[in-house]
Amino acid sequence: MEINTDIFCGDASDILQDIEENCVDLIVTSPPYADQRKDTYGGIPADKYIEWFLPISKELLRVLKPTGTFVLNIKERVINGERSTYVMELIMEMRKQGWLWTEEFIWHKKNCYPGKWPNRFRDAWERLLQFNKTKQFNMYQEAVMVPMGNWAKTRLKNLSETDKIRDNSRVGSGFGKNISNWLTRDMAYPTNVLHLSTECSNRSHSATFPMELPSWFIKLFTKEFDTVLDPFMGSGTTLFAAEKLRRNSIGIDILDEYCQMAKEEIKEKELCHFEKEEEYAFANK
Amino acid sequence: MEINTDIFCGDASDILQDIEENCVDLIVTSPPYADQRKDTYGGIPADKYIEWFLPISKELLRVLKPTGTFVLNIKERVINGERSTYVMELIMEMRKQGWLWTEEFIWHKKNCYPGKWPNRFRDAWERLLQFNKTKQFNMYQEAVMVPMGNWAKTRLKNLSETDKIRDNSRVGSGFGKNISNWLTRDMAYPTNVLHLSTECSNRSHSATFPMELPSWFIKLFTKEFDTVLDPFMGSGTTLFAAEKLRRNSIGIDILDEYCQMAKEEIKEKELCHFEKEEEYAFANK
DNA sequence: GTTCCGCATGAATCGATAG
DNA sequence: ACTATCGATTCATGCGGAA
Repeated sequence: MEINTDIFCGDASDILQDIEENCVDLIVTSPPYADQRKDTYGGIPADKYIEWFLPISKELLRVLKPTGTFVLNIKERVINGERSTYVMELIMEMRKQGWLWTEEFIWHKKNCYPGKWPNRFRDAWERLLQFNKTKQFNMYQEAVMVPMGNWAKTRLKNLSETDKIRDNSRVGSGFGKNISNWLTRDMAYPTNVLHLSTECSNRSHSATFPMELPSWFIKLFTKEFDTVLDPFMGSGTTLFAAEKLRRNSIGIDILDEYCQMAKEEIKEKELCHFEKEEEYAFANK
Repeated sequence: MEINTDIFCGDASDILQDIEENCVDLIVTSPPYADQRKDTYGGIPADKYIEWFLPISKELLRVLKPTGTFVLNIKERVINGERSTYVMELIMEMRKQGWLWTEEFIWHKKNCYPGKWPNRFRDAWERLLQFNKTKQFNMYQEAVMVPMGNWAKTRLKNLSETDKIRDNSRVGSGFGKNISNWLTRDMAYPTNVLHLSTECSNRSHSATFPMELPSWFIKLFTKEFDTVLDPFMGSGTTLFAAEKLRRNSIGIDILDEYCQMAKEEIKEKELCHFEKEEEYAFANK
């Protein structure tokens, strides 16, 4: 089955109107934060942010399936010595639009921006707000289970090297039978705190968030061939993650430069996947 | 110099009125969280939480010194499938009272409450809201510095084993000159994410926050002989932390049972400190 | 082929300086 | 007085070149 990756260049609130309702399974996005990204996106002032965002979130509510989820990555900055309150106000306004504020995940950034000030420490976390249209949303918790604390130590060490190699080399599940049994027994469900690094100084694609972030939510809230939407695509991290996990995706960005870049990268990745599948088929012939 | 630990039994909004203004350097507290079940003992319903808390925060604003800080540990519950908004509303109302919302620290709980739900992961974080009366508050950042990321690996490994042994064996500072130089150079300021475990097996009372939590803020926002206030003392963790760090403290709790318990424990601890100081004086005679 | 060291690079924030 | 711009400060990460 084919995976579609569609990229549209333009303003999110315009483009979204051409997308039919109830067709998206997951929205993952990181819009420009207030007063930030002035050079690329013009920078939306904090006191205008809500009126700028609400028309977009209204369209997002329309295009999302009743079983779908909206994950919004955002963080308020310091203005005049205080944390700005626009994110909290946005949550309350979105609830008035009909969104359910289901959960707030924390992205704990391992490598946050450095600096020192007399009255403040470095900011090492961002919000990942989960909104839903209904309480009956899809969630595939097993897809993001994590190894338990001593999993590697207590279990894998007992395997002989040949066992490990043999089991890992099996095709299909990616793990041999023995290990997969242990997997289910010694895997735990994660929490609502994600501990990831930002991808810094990666010349090829300078992404706002690391690929693992959208990947995690895509695995958690969608299954294969579902549709993922990112209305502020940027360099396209969400779309690459979706493509890699065999989900259809729609990306929107106002900057033509980003759209071109994303289109070319997607083409490369698709080709790369195709080649790998060829090799794979050849090797297993 | 003597350390005072005062414990008052009664309703916080009443007791606080008898405390004179501008005399507290730090307020650290974890009030009872809102509870949707109105009939449970002491539980404040979520929709009444703000009107219950605002008279207290008003008094807290009065008793706090202009250079002081208020750290509020709180987390909104899930009500009817959604995160409740009363914490956000509380922040906005407190700002109207005159509080500055300076920062939001995250307490990432290493061992959070177990459980499994079909539509939600375990909640592993709580808010630590920092409020101030003015922008010129005291902050002693050096008191809470932490070792840098790869401190042990990248620096200490370059020392010969004999160097390490010789330097470690020196009395006094605990480190030899060389290492202590590196210490200061290889310590970094922390971030606004705290990664602590909850205290699980505390004999006398239900698991609240770990001693390190109030200790961290006491070290950060006060100096010796300053005054720390906890208007919802509970079993007295904040007061013990203050006493241990040689800060005066005031505790308030509505349950006589807790007040008695805290009073006895404080007495024990003070005695213990006294004995240690005697031993110390004797040993160094 | 490793391992190691140096280096640029960030969704930052404050305080001073300039219009 | 109030707003824009700039320099200083700071640290985890991954890349590239060197040993």
